[in-house]
Amino acid sequence: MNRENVILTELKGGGYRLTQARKAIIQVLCEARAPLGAPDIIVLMASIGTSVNKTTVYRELEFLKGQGLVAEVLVGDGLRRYELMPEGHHHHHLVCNECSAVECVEVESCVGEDVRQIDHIEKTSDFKVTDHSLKFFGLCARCRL
Amino acid sequence: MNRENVILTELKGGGYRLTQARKAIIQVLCEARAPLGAPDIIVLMASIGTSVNKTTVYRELEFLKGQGLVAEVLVGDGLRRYELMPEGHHHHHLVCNECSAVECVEVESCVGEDVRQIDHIEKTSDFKVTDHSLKFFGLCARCRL
DNA sequence: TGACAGATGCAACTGGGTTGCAATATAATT
DNA sequence: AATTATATTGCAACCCAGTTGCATCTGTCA
Repeated sequence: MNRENVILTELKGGGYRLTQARKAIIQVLCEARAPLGAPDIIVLMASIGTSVNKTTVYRELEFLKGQGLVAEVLVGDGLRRYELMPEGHHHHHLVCNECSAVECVEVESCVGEDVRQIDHIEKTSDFKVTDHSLKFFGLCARCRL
Repeated sequence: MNRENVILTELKGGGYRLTQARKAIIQVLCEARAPLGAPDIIVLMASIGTSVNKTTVYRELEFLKGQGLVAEVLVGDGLRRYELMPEGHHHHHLVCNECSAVECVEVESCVGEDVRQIDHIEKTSDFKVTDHSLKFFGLCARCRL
């Protein structure tokens, strides 16, 4: 069973309805190769035959995030992007300074996973670290041409 | 000579005017202990006796950023924050999930400075890395009470 | 003091995101 | 198939950070 059906089944089992909008937004997210913003999602949904109001998209994304099925990706340009919750692997993002395109990468050793350093930060800053975000900025292949 | 005067002198030398608004915004940034957003800056400027239009603040921040005197800090909540350009030391930020407060921290070894890993990323992703951003999310001291 | 160019204010606008409420559609039940 | 409960959706108005064009003002220097 593919990811899309796993998600739909999980939602149905949780007592949630499988509406047109929900199925379409999940399909769009499953087919995406990079995190998508709500405006992108609206266009993509329309392109596969399901036009929905933006409110619905925002609420659905919030819902899927709450269900732990989708992750919010904040790149800093003020647009909230979403991707399917990464399964197991810890990954980060590449953000193009020109076109804002976002790609995914995996990094060998990330400070965010170094218990000793996190511990040090928490002690010196009086801050409880629960998560981290590592992003690389630069130019994507297309914008470098 | 303190940082504030160094900046003012540098600007004057560059042929730029030392206006009330400019002096006040620089003062506010110099006195800040953490990155500030434009709305915060407007309030702080008013509190030291210089009320300015928001357009002025946005344009001034853009100007100071262009002069390399101020750095933009993107935390992901859609608000652009600004801090004096860090001198020499490479630092990162702690972002509170509750109140969005931002603090600064220094990290021992950051992937963003590991030439070997950057090289690896550029080769496997066909992306030219020019910068990076590492942020830790969690709860600040106040929100943990 | 006059004048130029840099700097500012105003007002209207953009766009992502939110909210309250009425209307609709899904899925279980009869 | 009709009924029903409520999860879900659409609409319209709204919020707020940030932007833009243009007229006006002001710091600086001659």
